[in-house]
Amino acid sequence: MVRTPCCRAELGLKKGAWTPGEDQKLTSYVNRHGEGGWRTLPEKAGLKRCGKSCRLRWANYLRPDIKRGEFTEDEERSIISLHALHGNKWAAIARGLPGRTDNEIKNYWNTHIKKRLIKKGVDPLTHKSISANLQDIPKKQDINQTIIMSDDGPDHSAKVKKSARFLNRVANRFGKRINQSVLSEIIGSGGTHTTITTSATVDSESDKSASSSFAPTSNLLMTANGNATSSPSAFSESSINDRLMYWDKEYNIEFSTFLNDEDFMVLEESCAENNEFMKELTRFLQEDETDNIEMMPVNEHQDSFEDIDNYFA
DNA sequence: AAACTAGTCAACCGCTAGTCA
DNA sequence: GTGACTAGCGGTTGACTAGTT
Repeated sequence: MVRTPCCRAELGLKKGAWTPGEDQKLTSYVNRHGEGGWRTLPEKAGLKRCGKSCRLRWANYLRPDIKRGEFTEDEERSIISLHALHGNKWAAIARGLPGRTDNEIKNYWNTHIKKRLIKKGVDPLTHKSISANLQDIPKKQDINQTIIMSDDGPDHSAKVKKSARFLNRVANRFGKRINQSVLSEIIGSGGTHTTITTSATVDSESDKSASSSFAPTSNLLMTANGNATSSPSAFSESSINDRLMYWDKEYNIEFSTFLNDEDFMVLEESCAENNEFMKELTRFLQEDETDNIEMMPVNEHQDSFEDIDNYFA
């Protein structure tokens, strides 16, 4: 199917900034006939604009219920908390702020809030603090597997590399399918002496998109701060709270089920999918056992697979 | 005063989902 | 089931402005 372009230059349609006269025509037409029928509206209203342009002008500027001017502190707080919940879903955020448009909020986020959060040491994508390690992310040619270690010697280094390789496999396999922060939290932290930064190969395109998008990527970064319990758990009343799904006994690396409130919301939206994800992750871990990494699959652990199913059901 | 730079934001573009004939 | 069309969304662009050199 070949789609006819919305705004064809050869039709003499105007682009760029709207004049007061055009605004007047559009406003009076919509006031008389109501919103909708944007495709035919320009002709009926006597405008040399495409319908899409008219809809946008109305929605973002001319609508009478639009609140203009500076964002208040309350509004800013709302944007931040809604962004933590929805990510870059500007329309969803705008629904929580009457009188503000998605475009306005998006611009305000990109020009004000984002910078302020970075200044405060908060990652605007994940809303978590930016650790010193993350500020020092290696160049892409070096990040396929990078291990930042404490001075525990070469033996420990080799052990950690094995686990990092495993984590890297998980990242490669699952990173594109679920929210990155969710995946990071599911897999959890490393041992108390080890900080692992592991990633799937990142090409230039995903580099670019990662800078402006909350979308899941195959680039998984895990920082082991040895303080997994600092993550607020949305499952505090759950009987399986604080349990470990996997435990790399030899290297004392834990793969935990800690989730924070935001992640819980994400999971809540797609429980079935995540249930499947957990099953697949378990199979994947079992396969990995053949690589001599001592893992305890969930169905052999004291936490039964059923528990995990119930968890996400 | 002129040139340059950085910030802001309205508008555009490409894409997708939903609806209807 | 298919194609045409509409509405809406998120990312990007570019014109404008203010500040700096």
